[in-house]
Amino acid sequence: MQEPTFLILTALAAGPQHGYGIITDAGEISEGRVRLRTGTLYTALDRLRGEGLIEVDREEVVDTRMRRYYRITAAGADALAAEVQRMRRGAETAALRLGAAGGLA
Amino acid sequence: MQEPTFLILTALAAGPQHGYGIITDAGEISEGRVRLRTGTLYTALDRLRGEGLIEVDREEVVDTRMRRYYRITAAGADALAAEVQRMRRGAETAALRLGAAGGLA
DNA sequence: GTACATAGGTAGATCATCGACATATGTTGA
DNA sequence: TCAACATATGTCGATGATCTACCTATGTAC
Repeated sequence: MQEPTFLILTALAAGPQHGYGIITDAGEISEGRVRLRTGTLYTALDRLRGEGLIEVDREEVVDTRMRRYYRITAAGADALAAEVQRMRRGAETAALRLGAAGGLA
Repeated sequence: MQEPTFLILTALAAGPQHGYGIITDAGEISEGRVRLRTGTLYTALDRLRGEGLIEVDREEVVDTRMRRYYRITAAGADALAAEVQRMRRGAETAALRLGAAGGLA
């Protein structure tokens, strides 16, 4: 799972959101580091829908502007939880090895 | 940074290793989950060398078989440490959001 | 003598992301 | 008034990292 995908799922883990909201949320989650591109976002949303990790929650029209809300599925939450485990273990292992090498150098 | 790249840098963080050794090490680091392909490994090693994150440590000939050892550079260790921070924070944020959503459902 | 482990590598395909563009409305400021 | 920016959705072609499949070569196990 790459970072944009991770940020999209994490954004939706807090509750349903529409595309543009995901972009701003992903910026906050990554502490301003990542600005999701619309090309990345909307193709990723289609892909994740196809994989069953997210689904359309509802569609609203606010001031003539359409908003399509997405929500994370149980499968999506499982995939994200698995990714969290992978990241935690990977980070620990890498930190240990970096620390050992730095400590001996 | 994608997982194969992360595994290669983490494998080298413990000390210099040759290509085949990185493959077996990456398998252990990922707890058997990831088996690096040679196509991925050797193109990634070339790329990482070009980026200055790793460099050739030495070349040995053991029983007529060539072994090329790679080592992580200071820039590579910095990049890996930054990735570790990113993973830790990302995992925490995602876990919080998953936990909050699950707890309220 | 066949299969597997060790050791290196290339070439083409796939797939996610990126960059640029397109469309439309509301708001802010010169 | 009009230019720039925020909101909101999307497409298309290029890039880049990985994957699949293939190749060479030796040593060991069955």
